[in-house]
Amino acid sequence: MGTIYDLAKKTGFSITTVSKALNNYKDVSEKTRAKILQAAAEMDYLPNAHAQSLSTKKSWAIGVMFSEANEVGMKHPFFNGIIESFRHATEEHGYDLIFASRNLRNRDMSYLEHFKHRAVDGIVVICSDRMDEQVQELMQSDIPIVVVDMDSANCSVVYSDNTEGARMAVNYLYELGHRHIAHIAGDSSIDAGAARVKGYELAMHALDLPIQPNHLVNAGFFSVEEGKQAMEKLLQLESPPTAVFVAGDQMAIGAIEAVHEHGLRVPEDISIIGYDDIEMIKYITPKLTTIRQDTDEIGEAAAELLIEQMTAKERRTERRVIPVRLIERASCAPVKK
Amino acid sequence: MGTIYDLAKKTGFSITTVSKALNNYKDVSEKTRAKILQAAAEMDYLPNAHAQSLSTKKSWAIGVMFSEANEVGMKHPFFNGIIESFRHATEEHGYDLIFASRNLRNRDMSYLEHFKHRAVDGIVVICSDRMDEQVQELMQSDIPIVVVDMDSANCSVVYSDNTEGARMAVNYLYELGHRHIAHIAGDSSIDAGAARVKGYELAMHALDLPIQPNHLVNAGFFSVEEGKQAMEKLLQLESPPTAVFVAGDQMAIGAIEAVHEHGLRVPEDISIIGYDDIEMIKYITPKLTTIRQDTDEIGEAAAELLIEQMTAKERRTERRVIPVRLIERASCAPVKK
DNA sequence: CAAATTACCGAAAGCGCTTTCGGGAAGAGG
DNA sequence: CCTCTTCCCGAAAGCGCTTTCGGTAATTTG
Repeated sequence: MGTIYDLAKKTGFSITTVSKALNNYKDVSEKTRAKILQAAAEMDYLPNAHAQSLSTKKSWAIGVMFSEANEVGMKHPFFNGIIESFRHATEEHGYDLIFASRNLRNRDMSYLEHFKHRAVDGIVVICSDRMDEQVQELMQSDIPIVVVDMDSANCSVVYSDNTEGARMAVNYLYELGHRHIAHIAGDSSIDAGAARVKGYELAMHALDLPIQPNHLVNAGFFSVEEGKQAMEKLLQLESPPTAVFVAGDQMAIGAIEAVHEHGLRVPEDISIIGYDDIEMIKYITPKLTTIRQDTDEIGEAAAELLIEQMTAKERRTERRVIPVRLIERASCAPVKK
Repeated sequence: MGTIYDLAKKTGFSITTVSKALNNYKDVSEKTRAKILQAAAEMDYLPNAHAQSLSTKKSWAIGVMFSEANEVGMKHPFFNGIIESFRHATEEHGYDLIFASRNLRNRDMSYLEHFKHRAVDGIVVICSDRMDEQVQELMQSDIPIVVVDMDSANCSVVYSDNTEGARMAVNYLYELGHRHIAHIAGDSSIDAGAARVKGYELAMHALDLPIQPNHLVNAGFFSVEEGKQAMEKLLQLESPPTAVFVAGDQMAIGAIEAVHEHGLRVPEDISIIGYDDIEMIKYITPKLTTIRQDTDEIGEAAAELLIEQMTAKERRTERRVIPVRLIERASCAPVKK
């Protein structure tokens, strides 16, 4: 491959001139630039990124901290859509993504430390656990950062309009004639969970519908199993709801399972609406009606907010709320008389 | 954060000694090492990875080339399990993963070029398209590499035992009494697709079952839609099969849809067995019986093969075939009399 | 034609770290 | 007491690149 020195020797110019030619400085004549570029092509020269970063203090790398909960990582059916879109968006600007290990040659260190070590230009955190110490540490650092699916006053964030989404879900069920609408909620320690609860409450209130305390059940951390258990609680009630808004698609899948196991049908006996619009719900029975979060747009927005900071080389804090939309499929029906 | 120079100044030793203390050289006394380490902790010093790489010619980074087909990327339901496991395994050895863009400051370049530019220690390619030029280029380079889900004579590879898996599927259906077993296949340009066809043929032959030509249908590139279309062809036949082995779970989902749309039932009217065991098939109706590929083990094996090469700093070529296993669920039943 | 620009190029320092090699001090051996 | 090791430490070169600052040669200006 060769270095800039080889190129200098080969062309007879100094390394200074070579470097300048390569970087489009204007104080090098067209003729010599051409020679140098051609020589570079011939020996297929590539600049060494480490040397460049060392000297320019810019690494063209973005550190990503990804949800570690439940060992899912990149298998997370919602987050992986976001990171994919984020990747595309940043790629176009020439940035690479680096997934850091928290292990530096046997000494373990935090994400922040690792990112500093790698001298990334910015950080994206896609993770819903705001209590995570590592996340906190990242948010308090002075490296450009964007946080997805979480709110925060002192760094740039992007998330979808969760309260509005919850509202849409409730209103939709209302229009189908439902008056006993339950909510299987995500834990309030997670922003998205809390916001959807709030949206549910607001909507119910606006519709003048009372919220029965046992119709609002916390199902924890969005897993299928937790959704199933929550639904079982609802089904055991004396006056079970006729419809339920579930705060996540995976939980909704569990909920449907529970309904089926009780010998009831969705949506004939009970309507269910989910949240997220993950891939698989198009293939379950019945196809799940849900509130879609636009992962593409979330990823792009996150990229935009981060790139802005990285080029300005300063931390900023902007909030971007992405609209959601109801996807009507087959898991909701008009209430039975 | 500070550099090694600051540490030297602070402790009064030379940068040489500081560096040695940090790197556990034995020609520095315990006393001075302790002083230096403490000072480092106080100013929470972190070595600059770029400087280190520049000087040691080791970057502790692995370049990953991920399937780009169909714009799925990290959303790929099978590959993302592999990369996740690979990530865990390499992390423990101190390596970071870097997802390279093919765009270097507006000049676009190949993956190989980008990886050379970044001076990665090794490369993992998780991609099933062996005809991809970029993949070819990577395989021919001299950087340590491991390829997943593809075979090759001149670089380390890991994939699951596809022919054996196909065989297991066919035998299973046979034991259920089926004699008219069709195969919805993946394209032969993809190794996994070809191997499964081969396994299907071998098994049929061993069982003395004739293969009706129109019972072997190429469904292309493993999508739901293609699986659906393939199944429709089978259903239109004069003598449709009683069971079908589908080369991928997503295609199997499509196949089931087709069956349902024809007013038939799975498995009562027709048995279907898939391949992969992706997450979602536990939640569809009926739950899909399938051949499970062990993504955890594939990822770990890939990590192992790559790390070996990287520490030896030389390319090697080893093949690792991971066993598969039949997961019995609800989409297959004994043949109707 | 002298003076003032302009165009082009290179020396050198610096980015933060590793590693070879040599040298002084202290201890061991005779 | 002298020599030979052993133990610690530091000078310096090098990794590959960028960028400032001058300096010459060519060109323009009056």
